Amino acid sequence: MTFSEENYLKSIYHLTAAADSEVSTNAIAEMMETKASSVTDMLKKLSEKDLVNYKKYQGVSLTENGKLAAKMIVRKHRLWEVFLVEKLNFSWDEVHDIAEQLEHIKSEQLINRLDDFLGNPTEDPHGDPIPDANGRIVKIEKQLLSELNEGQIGVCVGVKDTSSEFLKYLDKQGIALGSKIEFLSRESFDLSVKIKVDERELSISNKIASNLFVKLV
Amino acid sequence: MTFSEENYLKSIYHLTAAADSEVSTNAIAEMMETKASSVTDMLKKLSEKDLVNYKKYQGVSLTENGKLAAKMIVRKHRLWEVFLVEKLNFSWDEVHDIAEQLEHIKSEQLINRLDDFLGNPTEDPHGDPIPDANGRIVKIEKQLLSELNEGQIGVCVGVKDTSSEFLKYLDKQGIALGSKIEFLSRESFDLSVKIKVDERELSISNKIASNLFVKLV
DNA sequence: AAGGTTTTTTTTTCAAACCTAAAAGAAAAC
DNA sequence: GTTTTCTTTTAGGTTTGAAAAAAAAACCTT
Repeated sequence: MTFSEENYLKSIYHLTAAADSEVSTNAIAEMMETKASSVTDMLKKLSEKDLVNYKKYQGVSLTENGKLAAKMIVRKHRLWEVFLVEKLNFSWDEVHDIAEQLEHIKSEQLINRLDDFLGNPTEDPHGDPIPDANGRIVKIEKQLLSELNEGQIGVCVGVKDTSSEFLKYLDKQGIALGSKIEFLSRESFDLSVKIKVDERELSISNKIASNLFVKLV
Repeated sequence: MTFSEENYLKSIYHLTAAADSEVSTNAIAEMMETKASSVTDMLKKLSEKDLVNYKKYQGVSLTENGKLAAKMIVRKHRLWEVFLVEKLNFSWDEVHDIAEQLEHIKSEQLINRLDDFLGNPTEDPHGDPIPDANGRIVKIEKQLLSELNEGQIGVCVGVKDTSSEFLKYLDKQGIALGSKIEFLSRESFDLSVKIKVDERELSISNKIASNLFVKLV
């Protein structure tokens, strides 16, 4: 499997993960920053390898094979991220590009031993779940901070946007995985939200609140 | 830099490392298992990037740039090998292929942090020296077991052949880095050598003895 | 059925790596 | 010092992988 094939699989996986529905050629093209015609080419290739269910004009979905392959790539990506953060002291905003390379290393043994070495973590540094060697994923109960009601209290368990800019912003505000966040009030004018993080009161925009996952306590 | 370019650099480095001389197109072709004409193509490319000194029909050598680049690849390869053996419990005969992939990951920060994480090792699991971040190499005093005289005693500090077959043979015979080896006698008929390894007497062929590095004690 | 959108097909392009065959150069043998 | 042999380069072509522009086809909505 080439890097490109793996990247397509990964994109299709992420696009269909939420809804488990079909995804359009255009949607893939947009995510991969390429042209729809290129996507069609690749879909044919992936279809021949029985990695996607592809019917012309109907969108695509992953086959069981494809889903498993995609999960293994995600598994590798997230395990390497844990390694980079836990063992090599990278911060959570620095690991994506390196993991993007490491996820293509081919060795099942390597990744399973890495998994054990890291203590079989179930989540990566951004709170995303890590599929196990069989592709099983333990989902955690979580919701967006923006969906809380006034007075509710949660613990930060993940981020939706994993861009370096967003993560650095969170660092600056002292918000990290595990932070206790109390939803104080919502400003109806701009939908910004007042929260209390570890005894400090903060006001954050709706955009920020819509990219933070919390678990109610 | 492409994978292929990196692999050529590495090959030229290994071919010239011992003698620090020029290396022929054919020698590279043989090592890379390709045709001489393909090598010529690549040499032109590398020459344009100022990585090799290339004059037609005269053989090639690495420029300072090229030498540094090659050393950085070797550095990565050997550091990853240490990681695989020390942290992930691979044995020394299993690590080559995986390290061959990992050596192409591009991130200086990654490799320097890995270096620190591993405690800045100076040798890989086969006893080969690991260049530091500046390309400096600490050579160790060593000689082939086959060059010893009767009665001399050494400690195994490396292997010349790093093939899986050879390494497995050594495992079977209980010979590892650090083993104390006494040169007992040489059989003139087939040049085989009687040795004593940690109290056990063994007879090994000249081929074996010519692939084991020892340091006199 | 028309018009607009999306998707696919077809044809090109591009780049990297490699190959074969033939020519050129260097080295060795005579 | 010529001839032969070996090595290396050149020239031209193939393969593979990825991508794209333009045109055609299919689909959707009204």
